[in-house]
Amino acid sequence: MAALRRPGAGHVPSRATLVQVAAAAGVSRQTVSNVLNAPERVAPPTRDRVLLEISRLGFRPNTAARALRRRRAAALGLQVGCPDGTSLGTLTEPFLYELTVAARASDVHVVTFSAADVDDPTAEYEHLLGVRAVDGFLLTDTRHDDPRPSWLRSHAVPFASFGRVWDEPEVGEWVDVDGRTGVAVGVRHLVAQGYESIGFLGWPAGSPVGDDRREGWRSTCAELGLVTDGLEGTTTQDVHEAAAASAPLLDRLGGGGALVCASDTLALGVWTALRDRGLRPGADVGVVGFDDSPLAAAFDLTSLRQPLARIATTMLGLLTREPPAAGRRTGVLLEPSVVERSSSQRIGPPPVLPSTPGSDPTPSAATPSRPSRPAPSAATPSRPSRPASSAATPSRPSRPAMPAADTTRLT
Amino acid sequence: MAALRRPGAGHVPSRATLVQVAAAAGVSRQTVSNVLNAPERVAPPTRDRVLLEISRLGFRPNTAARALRRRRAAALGLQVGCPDGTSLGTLTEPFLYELTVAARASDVHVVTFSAADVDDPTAEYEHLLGVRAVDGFLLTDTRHDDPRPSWLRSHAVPFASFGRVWDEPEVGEWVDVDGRTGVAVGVRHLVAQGYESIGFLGWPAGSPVGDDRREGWRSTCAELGLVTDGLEGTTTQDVHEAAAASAPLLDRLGGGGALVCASDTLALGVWTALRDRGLRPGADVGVVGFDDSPLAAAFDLTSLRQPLARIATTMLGLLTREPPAAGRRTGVLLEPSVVERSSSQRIGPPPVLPSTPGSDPTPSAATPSRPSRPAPSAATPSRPSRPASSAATPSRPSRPAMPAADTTRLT
DNA sequence: CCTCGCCGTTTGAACGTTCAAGGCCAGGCG
DNA sequence: CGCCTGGCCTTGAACGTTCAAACGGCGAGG
Repeated sequence: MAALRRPGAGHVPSRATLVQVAAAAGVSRQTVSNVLNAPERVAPPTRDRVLLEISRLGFRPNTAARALRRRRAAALGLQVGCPDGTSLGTLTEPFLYELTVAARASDVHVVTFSAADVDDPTAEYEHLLGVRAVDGFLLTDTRHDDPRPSWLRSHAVPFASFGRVWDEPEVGEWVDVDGRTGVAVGVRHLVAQGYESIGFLGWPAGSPVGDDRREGWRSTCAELGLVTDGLEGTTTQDVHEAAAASAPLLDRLGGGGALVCASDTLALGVWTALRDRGLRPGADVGVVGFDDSPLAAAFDLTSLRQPLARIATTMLGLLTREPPAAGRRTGVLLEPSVVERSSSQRIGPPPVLPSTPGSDPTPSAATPSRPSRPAPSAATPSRPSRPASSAATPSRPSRPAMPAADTTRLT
Repeated sequence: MAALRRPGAGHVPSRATLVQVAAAAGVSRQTVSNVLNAPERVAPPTRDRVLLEISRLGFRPNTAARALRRRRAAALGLQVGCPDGTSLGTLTEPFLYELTVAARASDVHVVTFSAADVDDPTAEYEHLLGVRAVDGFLLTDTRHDDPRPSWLRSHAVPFASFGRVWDEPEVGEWVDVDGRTGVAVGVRHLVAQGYESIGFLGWPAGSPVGDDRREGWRSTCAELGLVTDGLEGTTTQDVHEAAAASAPLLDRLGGGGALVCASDTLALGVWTALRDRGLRPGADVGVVGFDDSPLAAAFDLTSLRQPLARIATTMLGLLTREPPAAGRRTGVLLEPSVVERSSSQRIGPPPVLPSTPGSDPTPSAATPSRPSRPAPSAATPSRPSRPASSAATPSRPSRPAMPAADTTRLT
C-alpha cells in the first residue's frame, strides 16, 4: 500500500509549535498550553501576550500530538451503509451535514466508515477503537436485535444513537423523534386545512416506528371524533407498492379526504396514485408524508420534518458531557413539525379552526424551508447531474425559498 | 466545551504497545515496527515470532502516535454540503460509501466536514490542514470558478476531485465520467430496444456537464442517421419543470420514441409527464436517465450508472501514489454503463440488433443492481422511515435484487 | 590477517502536546 | 518572625511510534 503523499511543506499554516510560541512570548510551554486549555489559570497580561504570539505565528495545536498525550482522538465514528436501493427518501445526507456542524462546535471530528465484513457487523467498530482512531460512535438505523449497542456497552464504548435502542430503550443514550406526536400534528394540520376524513398509510404492524406513528393517527382521530375504520392501509417502503396499497383507501376517502403516511416514500406512492386517477394532491386529496426528505420537497409534499439539527446537537451533547453517575439517563424524544406544501392545501378558504395558529397568508403554497443553517448558496450541490454554470437555477416558483420560524406547530 | 468522554479502560483491544510486544518476542521496538512497516528487512524466524506475539497480545498500532511521528494524519477530508433541496437524485450517499471502502483499502480515514463560513469556502480546509487532521482532500461538486482547487494547489495540498477541475482541466488530479460516451451508450441502447426516434432533455447550454451529455446524443444520432431537429429540450434540475419541458418533445416523438435525459431527476419529470398522459414509460415511450441514483431504481427508470466504486478507488490512487515527476498527469475519464429497467423495455419482441450483447432473459425488467460491494443485508438502511422489524422487506417483484456482472454495455 | 560491505538488529532521539509535580513569591495569620 | 496558603508559572516526564544512525557478526576480497 503506497504511502499517502504528504502535503507540501511550508505553505500551510501551523508552522509554529507550542515551544516556539512560548519562546516568542517569553513564557514556558505549559503556559501556552494553559492559555488554550485553561485560560483562567493564566494572568491576563500574560494571556494576552501569548494570544498575540499565537495569532502572529499562526499557531495551531497538532491534532496527533494532542490525541497522543490526551489519549483521546477527539473523533467519532459514523457508519455509512451500503445503499441498497431503498435509500430513496433517506435523511442520511442532510443528517450527516447536521452532524458535521454539531461536531465542529464540539471540537470533534466525524470519521465515516463502512462495514468491512458483512458477517461481523462490529468488526470495523472494533478496528477503529483498536487503533484509537475514534473515541466513540454515532449510530443510526438501529434495529431490533441490533448487535452494536450491546457490543458497545459491554466494551464500555461511548455512543449516541439516532433512533431508539430498541432492545433496551430505557437504558442508553439515544435521540429519536416522537412519531406519535408527529403524526398527531399532521392529522390536526389536515383537519385545520379543511379535510373531512383522514386515513393512514403505514407499514405492517410489528415495527416499533411504524406502530408508533399509526398510533398517533388512531388516537388523534379518536380525540377529534373522526372515523378510522377502513381508512388504514399497510404496505412496504416502496413507491409502487404504496401506490397500489393506497387505492382502496382513496376509494373510501373520496374528495375532501386526506392521507397521512408513515414516510415520504409512501406519500410519494399516494401522489402517483392520485395522478393516475387524475386527482390533484392537495386540492382533491390531502397528503402528508413523514421525514421531510428531499423527496418531499421535490414533489411539493407536505411532510413532518425531523429536527435534524437538534437531533445532531443532542447526540453530541450526550457524548461530550459526563454521563450521570447512577441511574443512567434514558433517551431523548424530539418533536417533528409540519412543513406545509401544496399537498395539504385545499383550494378555497379552509374553515378556521383553533388548532392552527395564525397561518401564512401565501396563497398557493407556503414553505418554511430549512431555517437552521447558513444560506444554501455555498452548499455542495448534487454533483454530477447538475449544470455547473447555472448557479442561479430558478427555483420552481411555487416554492419560494423563504425563511420561516422553526416553530413546532403542536396541538 | 465539555471534553469528550474517554472510552472505558481495558475492555477494548490494543492494550499492548510496541514495546510490550518487543519484550514478549525478545526483540527491540524497532524490529516490531519493521515487521509491520518493512517486513522484508526482518529475518523470517524473527518475523514469525513477532507476528505471533502481535496477535497474541492483540496489538494495534496507535493512530495518533503514528501520525505524530510520521507527520502524516492518514486521513482525507471530504466536504458534505448543506442540502439545499435540489439534492434529490444525488449520488453523495452511495459515493460516500464507495469512498469509505476505497479508503479502508488504502489505510486512510475519511473525515467529513462542512463549510463553517459561507463567505470563505476554504476556511475549513485551512483549519483541518492547520491542525494536521488531514493530509489532503477529496473534492466533489467542482464548479466553474471554484476557489478550492486553486487554493489547494497554491498551498501544495494533495487533492483528488470527482468531477473535472473546470478551470484547468488539463492539470490536476480529477476523475470524472464521460458524459458524452455515456449518453451515446444510452442512445444505442434505446435504438437496440426498438425505439425509432430518440430525443434529449437536458440543461441550458453553457454547463460543461450538460453540453457534454447533449453532444453525446447529437453525435450518436448523426452516426445512426436519426433526426434530432425539434427533439431537444432544455430545463432546470427540477421534476416539475422537466415534466413541463418534456411536453413538446413527447408531442413530437409520439409512441415508439424515447428520451435520454441529462439526469435522473429530469427522467423522473418525463416519467410524471407520461403518466399524466396515460402513457406507460417503456412500453409507450422509452426513458433513460443519468447517474443511476436511488431515484432511478425506485421508479424503475433505466439509467446510466456512474462507476462509483472505480471512481472512488481511482481518486484514492491519485492521492496515494507519488505524483508524476514532471508534466503532471491529466484527469481520468471513466465510462458509465446502462442499467436496464422497465422504462426502456418496449413491449413485444424488440428487433435484434448487434449493439446489445446477450442480454438478460428476465421478462419485464432486468436490474443488474449494484454488483460491487458486500450484500446489502448488513447495510445501513434508510433510518427513520423504515419498519425496523421487516428486515426482509419484500422487494418489488419486478426488481429482484440479484447480482450481475458489472459489464459495461458499451457500443 | 585485515578490511570492507552487507544483513539483521538495536539504540538514541524526536514528533508536539499535556500530565503531574514542584518552585517562587506575596500576603495573611498565629 | 515564621509558617502556611494560594496564585502564577516552570520543569521533568510521558504518550507510542518511527527516523536516523550505529552496532556486531559474518563472509568475501585484497
